Parts: sequence; structure tokens; C-alpha cells
Amino acid sequence: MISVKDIANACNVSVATVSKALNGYSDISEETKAVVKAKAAELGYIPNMSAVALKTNRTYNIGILFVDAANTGLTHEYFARVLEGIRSQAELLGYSITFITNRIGGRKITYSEYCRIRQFDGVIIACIDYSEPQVVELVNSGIPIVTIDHIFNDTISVMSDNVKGVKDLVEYLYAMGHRRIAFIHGDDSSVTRDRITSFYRTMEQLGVEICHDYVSECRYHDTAGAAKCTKKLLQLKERPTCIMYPDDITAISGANVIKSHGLNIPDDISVTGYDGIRYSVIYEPQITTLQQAGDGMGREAASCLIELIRKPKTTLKKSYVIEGKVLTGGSVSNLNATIVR
Amino acid sequence: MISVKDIANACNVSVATVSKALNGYSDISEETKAVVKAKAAELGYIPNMSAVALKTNRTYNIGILFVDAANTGLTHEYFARVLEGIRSQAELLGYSITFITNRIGGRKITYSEYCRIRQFDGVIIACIDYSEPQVVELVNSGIPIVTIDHIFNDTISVMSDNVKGVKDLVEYLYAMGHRRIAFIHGDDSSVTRDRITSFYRTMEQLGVEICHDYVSECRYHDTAGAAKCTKKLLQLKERPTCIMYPDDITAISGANVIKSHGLNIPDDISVTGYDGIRYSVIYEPQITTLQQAGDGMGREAASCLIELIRKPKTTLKKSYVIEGKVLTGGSVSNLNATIVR
DNA sequence: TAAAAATGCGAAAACGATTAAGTGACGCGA
DNA sequence: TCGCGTCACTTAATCGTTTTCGCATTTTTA
Repeated sequence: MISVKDIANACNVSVATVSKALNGYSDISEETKAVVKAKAAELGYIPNMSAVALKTNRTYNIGILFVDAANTGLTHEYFARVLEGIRSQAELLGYSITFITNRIGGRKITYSEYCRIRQFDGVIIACIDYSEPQVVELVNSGIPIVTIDHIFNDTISVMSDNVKGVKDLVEYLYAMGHRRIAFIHGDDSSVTRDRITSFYRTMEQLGVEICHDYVSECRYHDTAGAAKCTKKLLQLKERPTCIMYPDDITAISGANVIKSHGLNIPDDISVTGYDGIRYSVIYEPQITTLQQAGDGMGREAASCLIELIRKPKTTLKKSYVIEGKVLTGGSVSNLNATIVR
Repeated sequence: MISVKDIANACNVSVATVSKALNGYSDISEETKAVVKAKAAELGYIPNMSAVALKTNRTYNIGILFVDAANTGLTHEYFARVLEGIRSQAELLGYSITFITNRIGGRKITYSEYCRIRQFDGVIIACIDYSEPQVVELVNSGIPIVTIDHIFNDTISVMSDNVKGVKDLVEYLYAMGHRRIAFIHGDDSSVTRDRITSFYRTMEQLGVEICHDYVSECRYHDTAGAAKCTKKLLQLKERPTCIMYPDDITAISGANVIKSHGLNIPDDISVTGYDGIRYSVIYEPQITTLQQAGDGMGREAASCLIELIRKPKTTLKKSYVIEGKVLTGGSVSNLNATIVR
């Protein structure tokens, strides 16, 4: 393996000169730089990152914490896309990403210990139970951190714009003539709270009254729970004209229940999801949903984190909000059109 | 940050002794070892991995190559599960995993250069176009490698048992009374070849004649292609009683086409998928499919690779084959029962 | 009892880079 | 001519480990 020493010998300069030339120091002449760089390329020099890290305390490696209670983790398409965004942006900026776990060779350790061992320059946290003590410890460990879809006191966060997302969806439904809108929201989290707030506010702004029976809770991705909520809604004397689900998986589960009651989507009742995963598109009818920009969020998170790593002083905006967009399928009926008919 | 030096001072021994004690060398007395270890724990010592790597050339970090032409990559649930398996097993054995990319800070580099820079102890390759020159280069780079779902000349590979998978599926269909079985296979790859071979062989063993029109090709996850193939099959004078799709996504796409022709699944025609992803379960009717043991494959791959890293001499089995299992949903009719009726 | 062998530990040299401080040559103004 | 500042480079220390070799002791063997 070629080292700076080899280049130094080949160029008849000192290793210091080689190092500085390669790193663009100003006290090396342009000619020397050119010579050194040419030689380095010729010899196929690759810097030894361990040595660099040992000396500079920078690994150009960022850790990513990506687990959750339900353990759906990566199998959730939305998070898979977030990860992909992080990866591609980090790569562009010269950083690698590696997973954070809480054990190493049989021994249980904390997340922050893991990060210290691996000497991550920074950490991105996503898709996790943010109340877990270990996560809190990590957040307070002093290492540069960006969180996704959750706001901590002192961290930079990248959020999907849940307020605008629900607003857009509701307004779309309103425009399609829907007034009796049922809202099934997820279990408690900052994401859920934003969505609930936005639902109430938007409905109020539109002057639509909310029937108390129309609002219920169902854990994300809980198909059985969604089925249950759906059945309850279908039994109401005054059925909603549309049901909004907390995500696409539950929307599909609910849609199946609706169909099994002999009802047609969207003619008898409309349905919306959230996330915009692949399955919402191939479902029959295609689910109208809010497509979250997972990829964009990942990129933003990586950019922010690396910015933070490079200049720890600069205070960045505390919270970045990434908008999604309504993906219209065939699961929502146009009630205006019906009237015209 | 606490170093061996600090421990040495605190224990009144040399750094050499501390290092040896911590690493279990035999020329250190048990008492000294105990004292040193206790002190290390007390001070919260964490080894500097960069220094270790610099000295030993081992990073305890393995790279993972996880891209493909279609760029579905991680969003494919099967691969997400494989990754999860790799991660958990690697973690158990004391290794981290980080993604391999082909650029670093703007500069395009090859996969193998990336691995050299990051000094991965080993590499797992999955979900990729194995014919790509860069991949071939990586495989031949001398670094310990395990491939998933593909066999190279000299590498260890972990394969999903596609032969047994298709065999099990076909035999299941046969047992359910199906004889006119259509087989839509994926585009060319070693996986596809195994499946095709197994299909023909099993059908032959069962003494079932294969109608030429019943076999066609469709790229994996190509919903449009699947729709097209399905339409063709439905137009045949003698329709198959069951259509086998190359994966669950195409199966669902095909099923939608079948439904839109006013046909019922499974009464009019049966359908099977492959993979056993979540969508196949919540589809109505649930798709009968072959669930691949992605998690198990990931674990096996990690175990093999780390074994290979630890003792490069030992020749392991060249290829590990992990069985999946038939996941029966409601998409396949029991023709025997129909007759009894 | 003396020699040989085993035991337990330490000194010091790496590993491959970065970087503060130092050095010599040169030009320039006074 | 002297002094000073620049420029371009070198020297050498350093990061935190591992590991070879050597050196005392102590124990075993002859």
C-alpha cells in the first residue's frame, strides 16, 4: 500500500510537503503541488483513513440510528427512502454512513458509547421511539446531531411538513365536495400532534363542522386497528363520505373492510392514506394520499449535519420542514360532479 | 478521552501491560489482568478504533453494496430484510456495517477503491447487477466477499433456495388440483434460471404437460409488463387455472387486471406471487406466495463473511442455500374441493 | 546447588498521517 | 551592507495502539 512516504521519496520532498500539497496548503508552490499530485495519482495513492482519523479526530463517517419499537424500520418504504436520501447526499459530500446499534460483540452498550467507539463525526436519528432514555442520552452527548420527524430542544431537525400535508389533503377533499370527513390519526408523537392540529384548524378555516365520532386513533401500520376503526365508522347512522387514514397501509386495510361490506370505493365512500408508498399506487383503486418527500428529507438531513460538523459555531435554522404533495388516485369521489349529474 | 496511558498510570504498569491485559495475552498474570480491566471499566475506557485499525489493519467494519439498476434497492422489502439480518448478526459478532458507494466528495471512484479507503475487513454484495464491471473488479480485489443471490467463481454465496421454492409452490398448486399452470418468470439472472429450471423439472416429475403459451417473461416489479402478460394469458382459448408471477408486486398488478376483467380470484383463476412481502398479505385476497427468508439470509451472509475474515485459510462451503416457505393466502382455489361440490 | 526454563512485565519501535515550529534562500528598502 | 519579510520547504512531535524483544525474577530440572 502506497503511503505519503512513498510519494515523498519519489518526488524528493519531505512527507510534510506531500501532505500539505495533497491538502492544498498555501505554503506549497503550485509546481510542487502539481508534481506531488501527479505522482500520487500515478502510484495510486489512497490515504489511510485510520491514520487521518487518529491524527485529526475526524472519520468522515456519520452514524445513523434507524430502529423503532415496531421494528418495521427499513422495511417501511418511507424510511427506506429517507435513508437513500441521506446516503446519496452524504456520499456527495464525502461522508460514509454506518448503522448505530446497541451492542458490539455480545456486549450491550449504549448508543452514545457506540458512537464514541466508532468516532462518528455526527449522527442522524430517524424512525425511532424518541422517548427512549438511550436516545435522549445520545442527543445530549455533545456529538453533532440531526433528528428526523422529531424536535428536541437543542438539535436541528428535519420534519416532513405534516401541517401542510394534512391541510392540503383536507382542502383537496373539501374541493371535491366532501364535508363529512372522518380522521383516523396515529398514536401520540410530535408527528401525530401536528397532523391533528392541522386537521382541526383546516376544518375550522373551511367552516366545516367536525363530528366527534369521526375522529379516532389507530397506531401506524396497525391493520387490525384500522379495520376496527373502519367498521365503527361504517356503523354510524350518518356515515362519513371520506375516511382519512394515518398511513397507506392502514388505508388499504380499511379499504378492504369497506369493500367487504359491499361498498364501492370511491362511489360509496372515499379513502385517503398518507406516505405515498408503492402499494398505494398499485392498489385498486389507487389510493389518494400525501406523498412525503422521504428522499428530500434524507438529503436535507445529511446536508445540515455535515454543515454542522464543518462549522460547529454557525447556528443553522433549528428546524427544516419539507413539503410533500397530494398524490391523487381514484379513491376519492368528486361529489360536486355527482350533484351536476 | 481515556487512553491506555491513563490506565497504565492509574495501575502503575506500562502501557504494554495494559494493552496485553485488555486483549487477554497469556504473559500477563491473572491478577494484573483483573486490576487493569477493573480500572478500565472504572475510568470508562473506550479503545480508539482508529489507532487499533492503524496498527492492526482491522477496522471491524464491513462494507455492503446494495444498489441495483432499477434503484428500488432498499425500498424492496426483501432486501430491507436481508440488510436487517446482516446488521443484527454483524453487530452480534462485533462488526459494524457501512454502505459502499462509488463516489466520495464529488470524485467518482470505483467500489473497490472505496473499500480500500474505508479499509473494510470484508464486503457483502446484494441486490445488484452482477455483470457490472465495477462489481467484478470488486469481487476480484482480494478482499473477503460474500455475495447474495448470485454465485461468482471464487466467492462464498448465500442463495435463496429458488429451486426448492418454485418446486414447493408448484407442488402446492398440483396438490390443490391445478394442472394448467402459467409461469411468468423474471428477466435473466441466476435466480431466474434456477426458478425456470425448477419449474420445468417439477412439472415433468409431476407428469404435467406444459403449454408453451403459458410461459412468459416479465421483469421483476414491472407492473405494466405483468399486466400485459396477464392480458395475453386471459385471451387464450384454454386459460390457465393459475398464474405464477415472478414476485408479489407483479402478482398484485396481475391480480388487478384479472379483477378488472370481471373475473374472481381464486374462483375463476388463481394467482401466486414470490417474496412474501407485506403487501401480499394485506391484498384482498391474500396472495399465496413463497416467503423468502431474507432475515436468515442476511444473518448467514454476515456469519460467513466474518468467519472468512477471521480465518482466511479455512475454506468454507462455497454456497449456502436458505429455504423459504409457502405462505398460503386465499388467492389459490382448491380444485379438488370444487369437484366434490 | 547451579543451570535451564518459565513467568511477568517493560522499553521502544512501529503504523501513516497532520501540523507547529524552524530554517534557509531570496528580494527589497533604507 | 544590513535587516526584515516572504516564500517554500523540512524537522520532528504527535495521535493511541500493538507487538517484538529483552530483562529480571522465580520456578523447575539435572
